[in-house]
Amino acid sequence: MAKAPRTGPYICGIDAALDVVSGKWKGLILWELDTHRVRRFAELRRGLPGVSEKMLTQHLREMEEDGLVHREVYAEVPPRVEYSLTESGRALNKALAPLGAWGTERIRSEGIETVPVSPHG
Amino acid sequence: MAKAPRTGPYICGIDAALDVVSGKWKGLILWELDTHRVRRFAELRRGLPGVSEKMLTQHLREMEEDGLVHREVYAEVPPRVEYSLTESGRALNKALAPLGAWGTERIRSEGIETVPVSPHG
DNA sequence: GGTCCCCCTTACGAAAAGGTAAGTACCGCA
DNA sequence: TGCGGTACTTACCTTTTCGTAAGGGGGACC
Repeated sequence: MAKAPRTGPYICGIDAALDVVSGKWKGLILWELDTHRVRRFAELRRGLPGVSEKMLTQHLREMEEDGLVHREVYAEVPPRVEYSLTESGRALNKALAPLGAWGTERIRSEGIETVPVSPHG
Repeated sequence: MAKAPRTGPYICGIDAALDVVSGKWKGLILWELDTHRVRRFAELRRGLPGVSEKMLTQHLREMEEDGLVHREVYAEVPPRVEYSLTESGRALNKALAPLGAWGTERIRSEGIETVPVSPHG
């Protein structure tokens, strides 16, 4: 339950960046938040097929501590919490784009199975 | 000991790419092989401070199965094994470059600890 | 003869990551 | 009264990952 904001020490930038995005759902969370700008907890949940509530909160908290995600709580009833990307999170997503393209090409050329759930497959 | 060449199913390209690079040393291995073109086992070992032989072979085998790394064995005594990147591995490394820049900037601005070991910090 | 180097492999165990299931507190709807 | 929806938290367990230690089958060096 990594609570310290990333300990390091790191050897190079890739090292540091991978540390921040590794986590079963973090790439997808970044993607969801980037395409939708703002998402509520249950929306993210529905957007990530198979994620448990525990993992989603856990990952969101870590990403908040890492300064990637902004969490806005509205004191309403029923509760409303909105998640969005910070400046740093958006920059990370831009940096992730070529990697995504590489992965897409790999999926295509290798004929790897995909899960056609979100519209941005 | 992931032996199947990546099961998937994946939701998007980032998902697939992160699956291939996640592993404690894979980012560094990619980096080492990219900067040096060709490296022997013991050279890689010395280049990755703290890696165990087991983890290094394990990661190299997985990356070989994933088509990122080429392994050339010379039937000599003492044995000589040379590792290099495949076309796909080089493409991955190119795709990783912006991520590395993001991480470097993050390290710089956050004042995160680093390990100054390799000359390409 | 002893020790080092090469490139691994295997067995064992700890630690981290992830999954399951239930509980919390409050509200709207029928 | 009971169910569903909101956004979690907690406890417990399994799976995966990582590390440690040892061995192995040859040379080469001293």
